[in-house]
Amino acid sequence: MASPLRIIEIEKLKTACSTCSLHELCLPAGLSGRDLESVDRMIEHRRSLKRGDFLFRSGAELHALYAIRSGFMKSCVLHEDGREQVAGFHMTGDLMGMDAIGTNQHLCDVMALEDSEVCEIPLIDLETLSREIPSLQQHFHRIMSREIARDYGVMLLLGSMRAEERLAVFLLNLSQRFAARGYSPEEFHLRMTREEIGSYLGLKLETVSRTLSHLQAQGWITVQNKHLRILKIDSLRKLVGQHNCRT
Amino acid sequence: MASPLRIIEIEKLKTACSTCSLHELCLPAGLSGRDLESVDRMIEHRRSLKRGDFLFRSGAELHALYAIRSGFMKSCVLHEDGREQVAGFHMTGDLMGMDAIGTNQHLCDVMALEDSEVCEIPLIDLETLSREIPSLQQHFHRIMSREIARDYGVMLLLGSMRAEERLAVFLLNLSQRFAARGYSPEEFHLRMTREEIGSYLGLKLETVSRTLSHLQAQGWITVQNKHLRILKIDSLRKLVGQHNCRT
DNA sequence: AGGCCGGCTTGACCCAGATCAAAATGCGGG
DNA sequence: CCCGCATTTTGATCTGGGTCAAGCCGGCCT
Repeated sequence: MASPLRIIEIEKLKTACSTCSLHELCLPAGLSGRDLESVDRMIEHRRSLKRGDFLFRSGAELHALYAIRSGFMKSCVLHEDGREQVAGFHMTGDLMGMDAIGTNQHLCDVMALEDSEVCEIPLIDLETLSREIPSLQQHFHRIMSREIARDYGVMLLLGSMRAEERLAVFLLNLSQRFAARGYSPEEFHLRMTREEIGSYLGLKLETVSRTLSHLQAQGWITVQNKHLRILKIDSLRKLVGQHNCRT
Repeated sequence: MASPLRIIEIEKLKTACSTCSLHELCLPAGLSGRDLESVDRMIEHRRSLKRGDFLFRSGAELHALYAIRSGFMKSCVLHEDGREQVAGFHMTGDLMGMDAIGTNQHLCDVMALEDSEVCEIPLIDLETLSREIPSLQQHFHRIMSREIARDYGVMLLLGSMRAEERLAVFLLNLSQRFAARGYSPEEFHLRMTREEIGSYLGLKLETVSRTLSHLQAQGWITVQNKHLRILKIDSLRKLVGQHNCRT
């Protein structure tokens, strides 16, 4: 093959997990040395997405799993009649596409909410490699399991919390995830619209807006457009822990 | 070890996947011959549960995954304040406990809704064996993935469907799962209370009762206590496909 | 610099489903 | 077979959040 080697090298370097600041958060967490290099080799492509681009659409065949290297994305489940429900927001280090392994078809749309880059992880390679590297295997299982656990949390939220609690849970969750990535837990940028928040939380956008205003009136947060600051994180936490709501 | 060999043999026989009528539905689906025997050996114990018994409680350490050999169970996520949300109903062949792999702690309670038997699958052994048997590995990943996919469906239901649709989805899902197990898809026994149905669907028990009555008045189903019969499955399906509801 | 357009806020009103209440039914245990 | 309790049904009323509507804001394009 007379391919331009140097370019390939550069491409590899750019996508190398071993030089990626996320590798403790992402799939190769806990690996090092030769194992980390093996994971490196598995990731052949990186994809850049502009805001509004789809990473994949519902119904598309599963080619690979995707890890977010930078950016912010949402996934939406579609109802046949056109209704859509945001199933999750994804940030740096998150792994996406696991819902498709069962059927080999994606069952949600994933869209970039800001310019993003993702690493493509061919499922075949991941499965082969995790047969060789037990700690990779374990970690992959843990990631899938955590997705299930997260989903249970969302069910609890959608099934039995009132609007204010839902918002509080949502903000606390974002805060905690930003913190885990080294950003401020009390001040951040909401990358999604009120409508997308509402869809995720099972509320209308007007309710999201009203509820944010109300939390602000309490002095617990400030919101200005997409800029959010948490002033009293304990009050938010207390709100969530309370059973002031439909039993 | 001077252990009573014969009893162990009998025990093994009883739990053997190779003689279990479920093995096409359960974890060893698609395996045969030596591989199936390997899975057999992995399952050391079977546990019997009476109605009302817990298989495990939230917070308990993960010992094993569990496959239902017979019976019917529910899993509940708990909110710190005591609220609980039914996260799923499980029947023959279903695998449970996957939510705990991430943290090594169960995060839901699983309770038998009728006398049940489960096969214990030590996670360690499953991981070891799936390194050796690629098709087992693949199948395990597919099972976890399908759990994620199921959860997305529940989110869609909880986030954007009206009461009548939720019930219809619920009944159609049960129907389809009974059919897959060789039971009648149009006539079955509801093993859970109205309250448990309500909790799963994000509704109050009164609403469940009223909505069932209403579906009956339409002539689409009959309900008498826990005995349910679907009369017009197409009408139910149409109901679900419709967008007569909160956008 | 101005205008447009998508996103956000706020108000007024409404309704699906929650809540409260009471009666009916079924079922397990003695 | 009967008692007592849990579950279910049904009715009446209430309310959180949905719906509709109007106006506002801010960023982007020309």
